[in-house]
Amino acid sequence: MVQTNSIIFHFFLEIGNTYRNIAINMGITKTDIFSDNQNRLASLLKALAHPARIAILQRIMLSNTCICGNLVGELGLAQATISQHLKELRNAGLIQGSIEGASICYCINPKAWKLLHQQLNNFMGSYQELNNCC
Amino acid sequence: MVQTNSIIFHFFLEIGNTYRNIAINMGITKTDIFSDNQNRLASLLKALAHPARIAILQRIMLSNTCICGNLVGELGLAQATISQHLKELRNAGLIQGSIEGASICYCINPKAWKLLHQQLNNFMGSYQELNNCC
DNA sequence: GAATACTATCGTAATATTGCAATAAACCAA
DNA sequence: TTGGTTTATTGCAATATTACGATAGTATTC
Repeated sequence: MVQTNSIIFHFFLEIGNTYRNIAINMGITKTDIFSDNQNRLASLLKALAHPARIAILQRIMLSNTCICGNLVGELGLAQATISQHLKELRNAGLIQGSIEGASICYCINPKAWKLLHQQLNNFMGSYQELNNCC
Repeated sequence: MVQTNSIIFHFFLEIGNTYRNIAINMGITKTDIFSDNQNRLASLLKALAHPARIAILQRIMLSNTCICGNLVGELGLAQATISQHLKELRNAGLIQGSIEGASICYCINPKAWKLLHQQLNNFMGSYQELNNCC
């Protein structure tokens, strides 16, 4: 068993008649041990990694303009849920919204989209098949 | 407020002196309202969407051969955690392992990788910038 | 056989995500 | 100003994910 050199804080808790090992940061992703690029790419992919958000993005791209609100009628999700997914895409920087009267229009953020496309091509393309392998 | 046409099962629970609305499928992704392609792509992206798994894949691609076990020493994660991440990549079909003596060697699954690369290019590339938009 | 190395699995703790109703906020129209 | 439309936020319930220690299983080596 190789020992890792990460620093984790633990404490011990007596429950009944046994001690239980408790790590402070359990359940939270350890971003500090990865590079900024790895964390950023993972974060953007996480924003994409939901069928509703993929459907939303496809819908925006297909219509080729801003989308104002029609989303709620088309997907089978509650308005609150769609608003939440839009918020995640907005926070990731993948879409941007502009106020249009009573409604808000969303469209792709061109810069972020191109950058992600490049990064993905770079990542996926860094594999070249060889046959000296399993 | 537009009414969605999805079917959700609810029941009401009396707690204290108030009723609380309980949805049966709370917390679970509604895959049934999306296409297979959308669900599959989301699922694959989910497998990629963690810095540790990106790091693992980069490590495999960089070395250009199978990777047997050295991963545990290099990333700052416990062995059990890395094994869990490898399992997710395996379940997604992105990597494949072969037994090599006492250790197991992992490498990219060429077919799955190429297909995902294509699908991603297709998805990301379906956006073309226009200026009649926000 | 005993000790060592490598991996997977189980159990557990904690956080994150998903989804919805209810409500609030902001705008438009009559 | 009142009512209707659209979006965001809050609060909550339930599931999913992340991480680790402990343990078990398998192969190698002595």
